[in-house]
Amino acid sequence: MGRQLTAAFFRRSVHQVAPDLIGATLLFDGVGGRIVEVEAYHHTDPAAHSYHGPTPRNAVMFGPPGFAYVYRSYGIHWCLNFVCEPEGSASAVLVRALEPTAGVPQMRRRRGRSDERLLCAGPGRLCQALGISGRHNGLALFEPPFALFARNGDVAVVAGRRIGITKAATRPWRYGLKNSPFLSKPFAAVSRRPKP
DNA sequence: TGCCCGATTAACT
DNA sequence: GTTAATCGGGCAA
Repeated sequence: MGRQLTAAFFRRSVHQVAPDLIGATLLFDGVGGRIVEVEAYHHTDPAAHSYHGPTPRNAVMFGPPGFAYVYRSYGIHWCLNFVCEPEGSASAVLVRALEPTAGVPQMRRRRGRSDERLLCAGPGRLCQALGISGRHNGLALFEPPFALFARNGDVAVVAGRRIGITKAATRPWRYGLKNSPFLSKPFAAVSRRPKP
């Protein structure tokens, strides 16, 4: 586990922050693991919540970088995002999957399921396992209960199209740790000769 | 105001 | 493969 990430890490474009998060460690109250999958949502992106302007729900996205934007998805699940630069632009990175490394028993308890591979494979499962909900919307990522640590050395990062959206779905702004068994879905194989 | 849809998941067939 | 659970935003009226 590398040095702890500060606010400066998030003062960059989502397109830089998102791939840099792969392999980093995310802990919430000491529970969490390695980030293996994220998606970038740029403010110019029709799929971004901020695209149509500020609302009470997405207000945090319009604030400073380095804070958590937590929202309810499909009326049921919670999803965790990291706000990035430039400040006020409302760009963020969605955290989609972790490889559990810390507090696994507690995560199992919260999830009510034992399959370690699925504990944090997907944005809703991840928040359930870490105990993150709307109460934590707007918290800083560089101080407790959050703690983020940079990865050590290089990792194999793959990119692909994002999941579960219909707008701008083909933009390859999903990033993952190559061949990780903890992804919410595998990345499509890179075809040297794509179909016409 | 009412209607539709979504950055999802799990339990079905 | 299909569907229910369930809430907030956007948009039309």
